[in-house]
Amino acid sequence: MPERAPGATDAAALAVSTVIFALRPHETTGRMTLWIPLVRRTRNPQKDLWALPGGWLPVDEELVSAAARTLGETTGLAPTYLEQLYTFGELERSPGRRVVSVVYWAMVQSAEAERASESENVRWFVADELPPLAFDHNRIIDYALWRLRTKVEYAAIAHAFLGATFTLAELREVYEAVLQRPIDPANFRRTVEASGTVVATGEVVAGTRHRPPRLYRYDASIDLADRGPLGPESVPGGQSVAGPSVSAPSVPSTGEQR
Amino acid sequence: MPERAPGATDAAALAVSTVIFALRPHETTGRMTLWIPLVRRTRNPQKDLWALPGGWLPVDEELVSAAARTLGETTGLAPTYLEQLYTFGELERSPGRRVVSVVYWAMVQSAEAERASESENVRWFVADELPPLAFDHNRIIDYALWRLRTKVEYAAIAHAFLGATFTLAELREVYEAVLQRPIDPANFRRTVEASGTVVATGEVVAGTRHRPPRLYRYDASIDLADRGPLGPESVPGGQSVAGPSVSAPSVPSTGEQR
DNA sequence: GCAAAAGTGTTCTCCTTACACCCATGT
DNA sequence: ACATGGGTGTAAGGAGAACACTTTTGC
Repeated sequence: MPERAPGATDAAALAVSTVIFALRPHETTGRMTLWIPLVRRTRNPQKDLWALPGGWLPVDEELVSAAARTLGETTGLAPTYLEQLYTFGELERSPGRRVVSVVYWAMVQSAEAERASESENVRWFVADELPPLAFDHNRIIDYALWRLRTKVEYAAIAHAFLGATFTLAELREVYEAVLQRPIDPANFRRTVEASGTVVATGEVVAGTRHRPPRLYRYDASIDLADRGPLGPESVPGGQSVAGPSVSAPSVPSTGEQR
Repeated sequence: MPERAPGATDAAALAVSTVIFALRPHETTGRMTLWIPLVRRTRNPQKDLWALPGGWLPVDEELVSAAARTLGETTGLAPTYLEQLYTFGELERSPGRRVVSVVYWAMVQSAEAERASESENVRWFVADELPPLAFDHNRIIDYALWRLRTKVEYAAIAHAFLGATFTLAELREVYEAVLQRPIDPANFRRTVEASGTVVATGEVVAGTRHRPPRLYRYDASIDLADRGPLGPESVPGGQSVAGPSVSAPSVPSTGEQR
Protein backbone atom coordinates (compact mmCIF):
# COMPACT_ATOMS: atom_id res chain seq x y z
CA MET A 1 0.00 0.00 0.00
CA PRO A 2 2.07 2.99 -1.19
CA GLU A 3 1.38 6.25 0.58
CA ARG A 4 2.29 8.52 -2.31
CA ALA A 5 -0.17 8.91 -5.10
CA PRO A 6 1.17 7.88 -8.48
CA GLY A 7 2.25 10.48 -11.04
CA ALA A 8 0.59 11.30 -14.34
CA THR A 9 2.25 8.68 -16.45
CA ASP A 10 1.42 5.74 -14.23
CA ALA A 11 -2.06 6.78 -13.15
CA ALA A 12 -5.49 6.23 -14.65
CA ALA A 13 -7.38 9.29 -15.88
CA LEU A 14 -10.57 10.12 -13.96
CA ALA A 15 -13.66 11.12 -15.88
CA VAL A 16 -17.28 11.83 -14.97
CA SER A 17 -20.20 11.04 -17.28
CA THR A 18 -23.96 11.22 -16.91
CA VAL A 19 -26.86 9.29 -18.35
CA ILE A 20 -29.73 11.78 -18.61
CA PHE A 21 -33.34 10.67 -18.89
CA ALA A 22 -36.36 12.64 -20.00
CA LEU A 23 -39.85 11.58 -21.02
CA ARG A 24 -41.13 12.71 -24.41
CA PRO A 25 -43.57 11.33 -26.95
CA HIS A 26 -42.10 8.76 -29.31
CA GLU A 27 -41.49 10.23 -32.76
CA THR A 28 -43.60 7.66 -34.58
CA THR A 29 -45.95 6.00 -32.11
CA GLY A 30 -46.60 9.14 -30.07
CA ARG A 31 -46.45 7.16 -26.85
CA MET A 32 -44.47 8.55 -23.94
CA THR A 33 -40.94 7.18 -24.10
CA LEU A 34 -37.57 7.57 -22.43
CA TRP A 35 -35.15 9.82 -24.27
CA ILE A 36 -31.44 10.36 -23.69
CA PRO A 37 -29.29 13.26 -24.92
CA LEU A 38 -25.91 12.33 -26.37
CA VAL A 39 -23.01 14.39 -27.64
CA ARG A 40 -20.99 13.84 -30.79
CA ARG A 41 -17.32 13.25 -30.20
CA THR A 42 -15.30 15.86 -32.04
CA ARG A 43 -11.88 14.29 -31.43
CA ASN A 44 -10.18 10.94 -31.40
CA PRO A 45 -10.48 8.35 -30.10
CA GLN A 46 -13.91 7.40 -31.38
CA LYS A 47 -14.32 10.65 -33.32
CA ASP A 48 -17.84 11.27 -34.69
CA LEU A 49 -19.45 8.59 -32.57
CA TRP A 50 -22.18 9.56 -30.13
CA ALA A 51 -21.28 9.45 -26.46
CA LEU A 52 -22.50 10.31 -22.98
CA PRO A 53 -21.97 13.89 -21.87
CA GLY A 54 -19.04 14.15 -19.50
CA GLY A 55 -15.45 15.22 -19.09
CA TRP A 56 -12.34 14.94 -16.97
CA LEU A 57 -12.76 15.53 -13.28
CA PRO A 58 -11.20 18.82 -12.16
CA VAL A 59 -9.25 18.42 -8.89
CA ASP A 60 -11.29 21.06 -7.20
CA GLU A 61 -14.77 19.97 -8.25
CA GLU A 62 -17.07 17.54 -6.48
CA LEU A 63 -18.11 14.45 -8.42
CA VAL A 64 -21.82 15.37 -8.33
CA SER A 65 -21.07 18.92 -9.35
CA ALA A 66 -19.17 17.72 -12.36
CA ALA A 67 -22.09 15.52 -13.30
CA ALA A 68 -24.60 18.34 -12.82
CA ARG A 69 -22.40 20.68 -14.83
CA THR A 70 -22.09 18.40 -17.85
CA LEU A 71 -25.82 17.84 -17.62
CA GLY A 72 -26.45 21.57 -17.78
CA GLU A 73 -23.99 22.04 -20.62
CA THR A 74 -25.82 19.37 -22.60
CA THR A 75 -29.48 20.00 -21.92
CA GLY A 76 -29.49 23.51 -20.54
CA LEU A 77 -31.53 22.15 -17.66
CA ALA A 78 -30.99 21.45 -13.98
CA PRO A 79 -31.65 17.85 -12.93
CA THR A 80 -34.57 17.05 -10.67
CA TYR A 81 -32.85 13.86 -9.66
CA LEU A 82 -29.17 12.93 -9.77
CA GLU A 83 -27.56 9.81 -8.41
CA GLN A 84 -24.31 7.96 -8.80
CA LEU A 85 -24.73 4.90 -11.02
CA TYR A 86 -21.48 2.97 -11.09
CA THR A 87 -17.79 3.39 -11.74
CA PHE A 88 -16.47 1.79 -14.90
CA GLY A 89 -12.77 1.16 -15.06
CA GLU A 90 -12.00 -1.82 -17.28
CA LEU A 91 -8.49 -1.74 -18.69
CA GLU A 92 -9.57 -1.81 -22.30
CA ARG A 93 -12.65 0.37 -22.27
CA SER A 94 -10.84 3.31 -23.85
CA PRO A 95 -8.27 2.59 -26.54
CA GLY A 96 -4.80 3.85 -25.73
CA ARG A 97 -5.34 5.17 -22.24
CA ARG A 98 -6.64 3.84 -18.93
CA VAL A 99 -9.76 5.80 -18.12
CA VAL A 100 -11.89 5.33 -15.01
CA SER A 101 -15.33 6.90 -15.37
CA VAL A 102 -17.58 7.69 -12.45
CA VAL A 103 -21.01 7.61 -14.06
CA TYR A 104 -24.11 9.37 -12.74
CA TRP A 105 -27.68 9.12 -13.92
CA ALA A 106 -30.20 11.91 -13.91
CA MET A 107 -33.81 12.73 -14.53
CA VAL A 108 -34.98 16.05 -15.99
CA GLN A 109 -38.51 17.36 -16.23
CA SER A 110 -40.37 16.31 -19.32
CA ALA A 111 -42.01 19.64 -19.87
CA GLU A 112 -38.66 21.40 -19.90
CA ALA A 113 -37.02 18.72 -21.98
CA GLU A 114 -39.40 19.59 -24.79
CA ARG A 115 -37.50 22.79 -25.42
CA ALA A 116 -34.10 21.35 -24.58
CA SER A 117 -31.22 22.46 -26.68
CA GLU A 118 -30.43 20.30 -29.67
CA SER A 119 -27.65 21.10 -32.09
CA GLU A 120 -25.21 19.62 -34.55
CA ASN A 121 -23.31 18.01 -31.72
CA VAL A 122 -26.11 17.33 -29.25
CA ARG A 123 -28.99 15.06 -30.14
CA TRP A 124 -31.74 13.24 -28.25
CA PHE A 125 -32.26 9.52 -28.83
CA VAL A 126 -34.97 7.08 -27.82
CA ALA A 127 -33.37 5.11 -24.99
CA ASP A 128 -34.27 1.72 -26.41
CA GLU A 129 -33.24 2.53 -29.99
CA LEU A 130 -29.64 3.63 -29.72
CA PRO A 131 -27.03 3.33 -32.44
CA PRO A 132 -23.62 1.89 -31.54
CA LEU A 133 -22.00 4.45 -29.26
CA ALA A 134 -18.45 5.33 -28.31
CA PHE A 135 -16.50 3.21 -25.84
CA ASP A 136 -18.69 1.07 -23.53
CA HIS A 137 -21.47 3.63 -23.44
CA ASN A 138 -24.15 1.27 -24.77
CA ARG A 139 -23.47 -1.03 -21.85
CA ILE A 140 -23.51 1.87 -19.41
CA ILE A 141 -26.86 3.08 -20.69
CA ASP A 142 -28.31 -0.43 -20.52
CA TYR A 143 -27.35 -0.52 -16.89
CA ALA A 144 -28.73 2.95 -16.21
CA LEU A 145 -32.00 1.96 -17.87
CA TRP A 146 -32.17 -1.16 -15.75
CA ARG A 147 -31.51 0.89 -12.63
CA LEU A 148 -34.19 3.43 -13.47
CA ARG A 149 -36.78 0.75 -14.21
CA THR A 150 -35.91 -1.21 -11.08
CA LYS A 151 -35.79 1.78 -8.80
CA VAL A 152 -39.07 3.23 -10.01
CA GLU A 153 -40.76 0.11 -8.64
CA TYR A 154 -39.58 0.56 -5.08
CA ALA A 155 -38.65 4.23 -4.68
CA ALA A 156 -40.70 7.38 -5.08
CA ILE A 157 -38.69 8.96 -7.88
CA ALA A 158 -41.15 9.05 -10.77
CA HIS A 159 -42.25 12.58 -9.92
CA ALA A 160 -38.78 13.80 -10.95
CA PHE A 161 -40.05 13.70 -14.52
CA LEU A 162 -42.96 15.97 -13.64
CA GLY A 163 -43.47 19.51 -12.38
CA ALA A 164 -44.33 20.62 -8.86
CA THR A 165 -47.96 19.58 -9.22
CA PHE A 166 -49.46 16.85 -11.34
CA THR A 167 -52.51 14.68 -11.77
CA LEU A 168 -52.43 10.99 -10.91
CA ALA A 169 -52.98 10.25 -14.59
CA GLU A 170 -49.77 12.10 -15.41
CA LEU A 171 -47.91 10.22 -12.70
CA ARG A 172 -49.32 6.97 -13.95
CA GLU A 173 -48.22 7.82 -17.47
CA VAL A 174 -44.66 8.14 -16.16
CA TYR A 175 -44.81 4.68 -14.65
CA GLU A 176 -46.30 3.21 -17.77
CA ALA A 177 -43.63 4.77 -19.96
CA VAL A 178 -40.77 3.68 -17.74
CA LEU A 179 -42.06 0.19 -17.03
CA GLN A 180 -43.50 -0.28 -20.52
CA ARG A 181 -46.74 -1.81 -19.38
CA PRO A 182 -50.28 -0.59 -18.68
CA ILE A 183 -51.26 0.09 -15.08
CA ASP A 184 -54.76 -0.09 -13.67
CA PRO A 185 -55.83 3.48 -12.82
CA ALA A 186 -58.02 2.44 -9.90
CA ASN A 187 -55.38 0.38 -8.15
CA PHE A 188 -52.70 2.92 -8.95
CA ARG A 189 -54.66 5.63 -7.21
CA ARG A 190 -55.08 3.60 -4.06
CA THR A 191 -51.49 2.46 -3.93
CA VAL A 192 -50.11 5.95 -4.37
CA GLU A 193 -52.47 7.46 -1.83
CA ALA A 194 -51.69 4.71 0.66
CA SER A 195 -47.96 5.27 0.24
CA GLY A 196 -48.33 8.75 1.67
CA THR A 197 -45.72 10.11 -0.71
CA VAL A 198 -48.26 12.33 -2.39
CA VAL A 199 -50.53 15.11 -1.12
CA ALA A 200 -53.64 16.54 -2.72
CA THR A 201 -53.42 20.27 -3.32
CA GLY A 202 -57.17 20.69 -3.33
CA GLU A 203 -57.11 22.14 -6.81
CA VAL A 204 -58.34 20.54 -9.98
CA VAL A 205 -57.51 20.92 -13.65
CA ALA A 206 -60.27 22.44 -15.78
CA GLY A 207 -60.56 22.37 -19.53
CA THR A 208 -60.39 18.64 -20.07
CA ARG A 209 -63.35 17.18 -21.89
CA HIS A 210 -64.22 14.98 -18.92
CA ARG A 211 -64.33 15.05 -15.14
CA PRO A 212 -61.66 17.47 -13.84
CA PRO A 213 -58.75 15.59 -12.20
CA ARG A 214 -57.29 16.64 -8.86
CA LEU A 215 -53.81 18.05 -8.57
CA TYR A 216 -51.21 16.48 -6.28
CA ARG A 217 -47.84 17.44 -4.94
CA TYR A 218 -45.05 15.22 -3.58
CA ASP A 219 -44.51 15.23 0.15
CA ALA A 220 -40.95 16.51 0.45
CA SER A 221 -40.65 15.55 4.12
CA ILE A 222 -40.99 11.91 3.16
CA ASP A 223 -38.35 12.13 0.50
CA LEU A 224 -35.84 13.25 3.07
CA ALA A 225 -36.66 10.49 5.50
CA ASP A 226 -35.82 7.57 3.24
CA ARG A 227 -32.21 8.18 2.28
CA GLY A 228 -30.59 5.66 4.58
CA PRO A 229 -27.20 6.16 6.24
CA LEU A 230 -25.88 8.63 3.69
CA GLY A 231 -28.13 11.63 3.20
CA PRO A 232 -28.80 13.37 -0.09
CA GLU A 233 -25.96 15.44 -1.42
CA SER A 234 -26.55 19.00 -2.49
CA VAL A 235 -25.22 20.50 -5.65
CA PRO A 236 -25.07 24.26 -6.36
CA GLY A 237 -27.39 24.43 -9.34
CA GLY A 238 -29.49 21.33 -8.81
CA GLN A 239 -32.62 20.55 -6.83
CA SER A 240 -32.82 17.13 -5.27
CA VAL A 241 -29.71 15.06 -5.52
CA ALA A 242 -29.43 11.60 -4.09
CA GLY A 243 -26.51 10.23 -2.15
CA PRO A 244 -25.61 6.57 -2.27
CA SER A 245 -28.60 4.69 -3.53
CA VAL A 246 -31.06 3.91 -0.78
CA SER A 247 -34.47 2.32 -0.90
CA ALA A 248 -37.64 4.26 -0.31
CA PRO A 249 -40.43 2.90 1.89
CA SER A 250 -43.24 2.55 -0.58
CA VAL A 251 -43.86 3.11 -4.23
CA PRO A 252 -46.69 2.08 -6.48
CA SER A 253 -46.28 -0.65 -9.01
CA THR A 254 -49.89 -1.65 -9.17
CA GLY A 255 -51.99 -2.64 -12.08
CA GLU A 256 -52.31 -5.22 -14.80
CA GLN A 257 -49.61 -7.70 -15.63
CA ARG A 258 -47.31 -7.73 -18.65
CA MET B 1 -14.76 18.94 -22.30
CA PRO B 2 -10.97 18.74 -22.60
CA GLU B 3 -9.65 15.76 -24.52
CA ARG B 4 -6.32 15.49 -22.76
CA ALA B 5 -6.25 13.95 -19.33
CA PRO B 6 -4.92 16.24 -16.65
CA GLY B 7 -1.39 15.80 -15.30
CA ALA B 8 -0.40 14.64 -11.85
CA THR B 9 -0.51 17.97 -10.12
CA ASP B 10 -4.01 18.88 -11.20
CA ALA B 11 -5.61 15.44 -10.96
CA ALA B 12 -7.28 13.55 -8.15
CA ALA B 13 -5.57 10.41 -6.87
CA LEU B 14 -7.48 7.18 -7.47
CA ALA B 15 -7.68 4.61 -4.69
CA VAL B 16 -9.51 1.31 -4.19
CA SER B 17 -10.76 0.14 -0.79
CA THR B 18 -12.83 -2.81 0.36
CA VAL B 19 -15.27 -3.41 3.18
CA ILE B 20 -14.90 -7.09 4.09
CA PHE B 21 -17.58 -8.95 6.02
CA ALA B 22 -17.35 -12.24 7.85
CA LEU B 23 -19.61 -13.92 10.38
CA ARG B 24 -18.11 -14.95 13.70
CA PRO B 25 -19.43 -15.36 17.24
CA HIS B 26 -19.55 -12.17 19.24
CA GLU B 27 -16.76 -12.03 21.81
CA THR B 28 -19.06 -11.55 24.78
CA THR B 29 -22.56 -12.65 23.83
CA GLY B 30 -21.44 -15.56 21.68
CA ARG B 31 -24.10 -14.76 19.10
CA MET B 32 -23.18 -14.76 15.43
CA THR B 33 -22.19 -11.26 14.42
CA LEU B 34 -20.74 -9.36 11.50
CA TRP B 35 -17.03 -8.70 11.72
CA ILE B 36 -14.83 -6.44 9.61
CA PRO B 37 -11.04 -6.53 9.28
CA LEU B 38 -9.28 -3.16 9.41
CA VAL B 39 -5.66 -2.15 8.97
CA ARG B 40 -3.70 0.29 11.10
CA ARG B 41 -2.34 3.27 9.20
CA THR B 42 1.41 3.39 9.54
CA ARG B 43 1.87 6.80 7.93
CA ASN B 44 0.33 10.24 7.86
CA PRO B 45 -2.25 11.46 7.30
CA GLN B 46 -4.31 9.81 10.01
CA LYS B 47 -1.37 7.76 11.29
CA ASP B 48 -2.29 5.04 13.82
CA LEU B 49 -6.00 5.20 13.06
CA TRP B 50 -7.74 2.08 11.81
CA ALA B 51 -8.82 2.13 8.17
CA LEU B 52 -10.27 0.01 5.38
CA PRO B 53 -7.80 -2.15 3.50
CA GLY B 54 -6.96 -0.63 0.14
CA GLY B 55 -4.37 1.23 -1.89
CA TRP B 56 -3.73 3.31 -4.97
CA LEU B 57 -5.01 1.91 -8.23
CA PRO B 58 -2.18 0.68 -10.48
CA VAL B 59 -2.71 1.75 -14.10
CA ASP B 60 -2.58 -1.80 -15.32
CA GLU B 61 -4.87 -3.43 -12.77
CA GLU B 62 -8.62 -3.86 -12.97
CA LEU B 63 -10.68 -2.24 -10.21
CA VAL B 64 -12.08 -5.58 -8.98
CA SER B 65 -8.66 -7.16 -9.05
CA ALA B 66 -7.27 -4.39 -6.89
CA ALA B 67 -10.12 -4.93 -4.45
CA ALA B 68 -9.62 -8.70 -4.41
CA ARG B 69 -5.89 -8.24 -3.95
CA THR B 70 -6.18 -5.95 -0.92
CA LEU B 71 -8.71 -8.36 0.47
CA GLY B 72 -6.28 -11.22 0.17
CA GLU B 73 -3.44 -9.19 1.62
CA THR B 74 -5.59 -8.41 4.65
CA THR B 75 -7.42 -11.63 5.38
CA GLY B 76 -5.39 -14.18 3.49
CA LEU B 77 -8.69 -15.34 1.99
CA ALA B 78 -10.38 -15.20 -1.39
CA PRO B 79 -13.80 -13.52 -1.37
CA THR B 80 -16.90 -15.58 -2.07
CA TYR B 81 -18.71 -12.41 -3.06
CA LEU B 82 -17.32 -9.09 -4.26
CA GLU B 83 -19.27 -6.13 -5.53
CA GLN B 84 -18.68 -2.47 -6.12
CA LEU B 85 -20.26 -0.36 -3.40
CA TYR B 86 -19.87 3.30 -4.27
CA THR B 87 -17.28 5.85 -5.25
CA PHE B 88 -16.45 8.47 -2.65
CA GLY B 89 -14.82 11.63 -3.90
CA GLU B 90 -15.70 14.55 -1.64
CA LEU B 91 -13.15 17.34 -1.81
CA GLU B 92 -12.32 17.28 1.88
CA ARG B 93 -12.43 13.59 2.67
CA SER B 94 -8.65 13.29 2.81
CA PRO B 95 -6.69 16.17 4.32
CA GLY B 96 -4.20 17.74 1.95
CA ARG B 97 -4.91 15.81 -1.22
CA ARG B 98 -7.93 15.11 -3.41
CA VAL B 99 -8.54 11.38 -3.25
CA VAL B 100 -11.30 9.54 -5.08
CA SER B 101 -11.89 6.05 -3.67
CA VAL B 102 -13.73 3.33 -5.53
CA VAL B 103 -15.02 1.17 -2.70
CA TYR B 104 -15.96 -2.50 -2.97
CA TRP B 105 -17.63 -4.74 -0.42
CA ALA B 106 -16.97 -8.40 0.04
CA MET B 107 -18.09 -11.47 1.91
CA VAL B 108 -15.71 -14.21 3.05
CA GLN B 109 -16.59 -17.60 4.44
CA SER B 110 -17.13 -17.69 8.15
CA ALA B 111 -15.37 -20.98 8.67
CA GLU B 112 -12.24 -19.68 7.00
CA ALA B 113 -12.47 -16.35 8.72
CA GLU B 114 -11.98 -18.13 12.03
CA ARG B 115 -8.36 -18.71 11.19
CA ALA B 116 -7.89 -15.41 9.36
CA SER B 117 -4.64 -13.61 9.89
CA GLU B 118 -4.60 -11.07 12.67
CA SER B 119 -1.51 -9.10 13.55
CA GLU B 120 -0.25 -5.88 15.05
CA ASN B 121 -1.55 -3.96 12.06
CA VAL B 122 -4.57 -6.04 11.10
CA ARG B 123 -7.45 -6.51 13.50
CA TRP B 124 -11.06 -7.68 13.26
CA PHE B 125 -13.83 -5.52 14.71
CA VAL B 126 -17.51 -6.11 15.36
CA ALA B 127 -19.21 -4.19 12.57
CA ASP B 128 -21.62 -2.37 14.86
CA GLU B 129 -19.03 -1.46 17.47
CA LEU B 130 -16.36 0.41 15.57
CA PRO B 131 -14.04 3.04 17.00
CA PRO B 132 -13.60 6.31 15.10
CA LEU B 133 -11.77 5.40 11.92
CA ALA B 134 -9.53 7.24 9.47
CA PHE B 135 -11.03 9.59 6.88
CA ASP B 136 -14.72 8.95 6.12
CA HIS B 137 -14.41 5.22 6.66
CA ASN B 138 -17.07 5.05 9.38
CA ARG B 139 -19.56 6.49 6.93
CA ILE B 140 -18.45 4.09 4.21
CA ILE B 141 -18.89 1.09 6.47
CA ASP B 142 -22.31 2.31 7.57
CA TYR B 143 -23.31 2.38 3.97
CA ALA B 144 -21.80 -1.04 3.24
CA LEU B 145 -23.65 -2.47 6.23
CA TRP B 146 -26.87 -0.97 5.01
CA ARG B 147 -26.27 -2.41 1.55
CA LEU B 148 -25.54 -5.88 2.91
CA ARG B 149 -28.62 -5.88 5.11
CA THR B 150 -30.85 -4.57 2.35
CA LYS B 151 -29.51 -6.86 -0.32
CA VAL B 152 -29.76 -9.98 1.82
CA GLU B 153 -33.51 -9.45 1.89
CA TYR B 154 -33.98 -9.55 -1.86
CA ALA B 155 -30.95 -11.34 -3.31
CA ALA B 156 -29.61 -14.82 -2.73
CA ILE B 157 -26.22 -13.85 -1.36
CA ALA B 158 -26.33 -15.16 2.21
CA HIS B 159 -24.69 -18.43 1.21
CA ALA B 160 -21.48 -16.50 0.50
CA PHE B 161 -20.81 -16.67 4.23
CA LEU B 162 -21.09 -20.47 4.18
CA GLY B 163 -19.27 -23.37 2.57
CA ALA B 164 -20.37 -25.41 -0.43
CA THR B 165 -22.98 -27.31 1.57
CA PHE B 166 -24.94 -26.23 4.59
CA THR B 167 -28.01 -26.96 6.65
CA LEU B 168 -31.02 -24.68 6.56
CA ALA B 169 -30.36 -23.88 10.21
CA GLU B 170 -26.92 -22.57 9.28
CA LEU B 171 -28.39 -20.52 6.47
CA ARG B 172 -31.03 -19.18 8.80
CA GLU B 173 -28.37 -18.27 11.31
CA VAL B 174 -26.73 -16.12 8.64
CA TYR B 175 -29.96 -14.26 8.00
CA GLU B 176 -30.58 -13.78 11.70
CA ALA B 177 -27.09 -12.44 12.28
CA VAL B 178 -27.22 -10.05 9.34
CA LEU B 179 -30.78 -8.85 9.91
CA GLN B 180 -30.50 -8.93 13.70
CA ARG B 181 -33.85 -10.53 14.29
CA PRO B 182 -35.16 -14.05 14.88
CA ILE B 183 -36.65 -15.90 11.92
CA ASP B 184 -39.27 -18.60 12.15
CA PRO B 185 -37.59 -21.89 11.10
CA ALA B 186 -40.76 -23.36 9.61
CA ASN B 187 -41.52 -20.40 7.37
CA PHE B 188 -37.87 -19.95 6.50
CA ARG B 189 -37.67 -23.50 5.22
CA ARG B 190 -40.68 -23.09 2.97
CA THR B 191 -39.59 -19.73 1.61
CA VAL B 192 -36.10 -20.93 0.76
CA GLU B 193 -37.33 -24.13 -0.83
CA ALA B 194 -39.92 -22.24 -2.85
CA SER B 195 -37.29 -19.79 -4.10
CA GLY B 196 -35.54 -22.61 -5.93
CA THR B 197 -32.13 -21.15 -5.12
CA VAL B 198 -31.22 -24.14 -3.01
CA VAL B 199 -30.94 -27.86 -3.77
CA ALA B 200 -30.93 -30.77 -1.33
CA THR B 201 -27.84 -32.93 -1.60
CA GLY B 202 -29.57 -35.95 -0.13
CA GLU B 203 -27.05 -36.17 2.68
CA VAL B 204 -27.61 -35.41 6.31
CA VAL B 205 -25.39 -34.34 9.17
CA ALA B 206 -24.94 -36.91 11.92
CA GLY B 207 -23.59 -36.34 15.39
CA THR B 208 -25.99 -33.66 16.52
CA ARG B 209 -27.91 -34.52 19.62
CA HIS B 210 -31.21 -34.27 17.80
CA ARG B 211 -32.76 -35.16 14.45
CA PRO B 212 -30.10 -35.04 11.72
CA PRO B 213 -30.57 -32.03 9.42
CA ARG B 214 -30.36 -32.33 5.62
CA LEU B 215 -27.56 -30.74 3.67
CA TYR B 216 -28.21 -28.26 0.87
CA ARG B 217 -26.22 -26.67 -1.90
CA TYR B 218 -26.87 -23.44 -3.80
CA ASP B 219 -28.08 -23.78 -7.37
CA ALA B 220 -25.30 -22.07 -9.32
CA SER B 221 -27.33 -21.93 -12.54
CA ILE B 222 -29.79 -19.60 -10.85
CA ASP B 223 -27.08 -17.31 -9.58
CA LEU B 224 -25.89 -16.70 -13.10
CA ALA B 225 -29.33 -15.93 -14.42
CA ASP B 226 -30.08 -12.97 -12.17
CA ARG B 227 -27.28 -10.54 -12.91
CA GLY B 228 -29.17 -8.14 -15.14
CA PRO B 229 -27.65 -6.27 -18.09
CA LEU B 230 -24.07 -6.42 -16.82
CA GLY B 231 -22.92 -9.95 -16.06
CA PRO B 232 -20.67 -10.95 -13.19
CA GLU B 233 -17.07 -9.95 -13.55
CA SER B 234 -14.35 -12.50 -13.05
CA VAL B 235 -11.27 -11.93 -11.02
CA PRO B 236 -8.14 -14.13 -11.17
CA GLY B 237 -8.09 -15.41 -7.63
CA GLY B 238 -11.72 -15.02 -6.63
CA GLN B 239 -14.81 -17.17 -6.98
CA SER B 240 -18.06 -15.37 -7.63
CA VAL B 241 -17.78 -11.68 -8.26
CA ALA B 242 -20.74 -9.48 -8.99
CA GLY B 243 -20.90 -6.82 -11.65
CA PRO B 244 -23.03 -3.72 -11.21
CA SER B 245 -25.56 -4.46 -8.52
CA VAL B 246 -28.59 -6.28 -9.86
CA SER B 247 -31.53 -7.74 -8.06
CA ALA B 248 -32.08 -11.45 -7.68
CA PRO B 249 -35.47 -13.07 -8.28
CA SER B 250 -36.28 -14.44 -4.87
CA VAL B 251 -34.76 -14.54 -1.44
CA PRO B 252 -36.17 -15.49 1.90
CA SER B 253 -36.95 -12.94 4.55
CA THR B 254 -39.57 -14.91 6.35
CA GLY B 255 -40.24 -15.22 10.02
CA GLU B 256 -41.20 -13.21 13.03
CA GLN B 257 -41.21 -9.44 13.13
CA ARG B 258 -38.73 -7.17 14.83
C1' DG C 1 -38.65 -41.51 28.16
C1' DC C 2 -37.07 -36.73 27.64
C1' DA C 3 -34.90 -32.76 25.49
C1' DA C 4 -33.97 -30.45 21.35
C1' DA C 5 -33.96 -29.30 16.94
C1' DA C 6 -35.80 -30.88 12.22
C1' DG C 7 -39.57 -30.73 9.55
C1' DT C 8 -45.03 -30.49 8.34
C1' DG C 9 -49.77 -28.61 8.53
C1' DT C 10 -53.09 -25.04 9.08
C1' DT C 11 -55.08 -20.64 9.80
C1' DC C 12 -55.24 -15.65 9.62
C1' DT C 13 -54.23 -11.39 7.71
C1' DC C 14 -52.77 -8.17 4.47
C1' DC C 15 -51.50 -6.74 -0.07
C1' DT C 16 -52.11 -7.06 -4.92
C1' DT C 17 -55.02 -7.71 -8.83
C1' DA C 18 -59.11 -7.71 -11.57
C1' DC C 19 -63.04 -5.65 -12.82
C1' DA C 20 -67.84 -3.75 -12.18
C1' DC C 21 -69.73 0.53 -11.56
C1' DC C 22 -70.71 5.48 -10.48
C1' DC C 23 -69.23 10.64 -11.16
C1' DA C 24 -68.38 15.04 -13.48
C1' DT C 25 -67.28 17.44 -17.20
C1' DG C 26 -67.23 19.04 -22.53
C1' DT C 27 -69.56 18.65 -26.73
C1' DA D 1 -77.65 12.35 -24.19
C1' DC D 2 -73.27 10.41 -24.65
C1' DA D 3 -68.39 9.87 -24.74
C1' DT D 4 -64.36 10.06 -21.83
C1' DG D 5 -61.50 9.65 -18.36
C1' DG D 6 -61.77 10.49 -12.99
C1' DG D 7 -62.76 8.09 -9.06
C1' DT D 8 -65.04 4.25 -5.71
C1' DG D 9 -66.44 -0.51 -4.33
C1' DT D 10 -65.53 -5.17 -3.83
C1' DA D 11 -64.22 -9.83 -4.22
C1' DA D 12 -60.65 -13.44 -5.43
C1' DG D 13 -55.85 -15.01 -5.07
C1' DG D 14 -51.35 -15.31 -3.13
C1' DA D 15 -47.57 -14.40 0.04
C1' DG D 16 -46.05 -13.86 4.67
C1' DA D 17 -46.64 -14.54 9.73
C1' DA D 18 -48.00 -17.14 13.72
C1' DC D 19 -48.18 -21.25 15.87
C1' DA D 20 -49.72 -26.10 16.82
C1' DC D 21 -48.03 -30.44 15.94
C1' DT D 22 -45.20 -34.54 14.34
C1' DT D 23 -40.50 -36.73 13.51
C1' DT D 24 -35.87 -38.24 14.59
C1' DT D 25 -31.92 -38.25 16.81
C1' DG D 26 -28.64 -38.27 21.48
C1' DC D 27 -28.60 -38.97 26.20
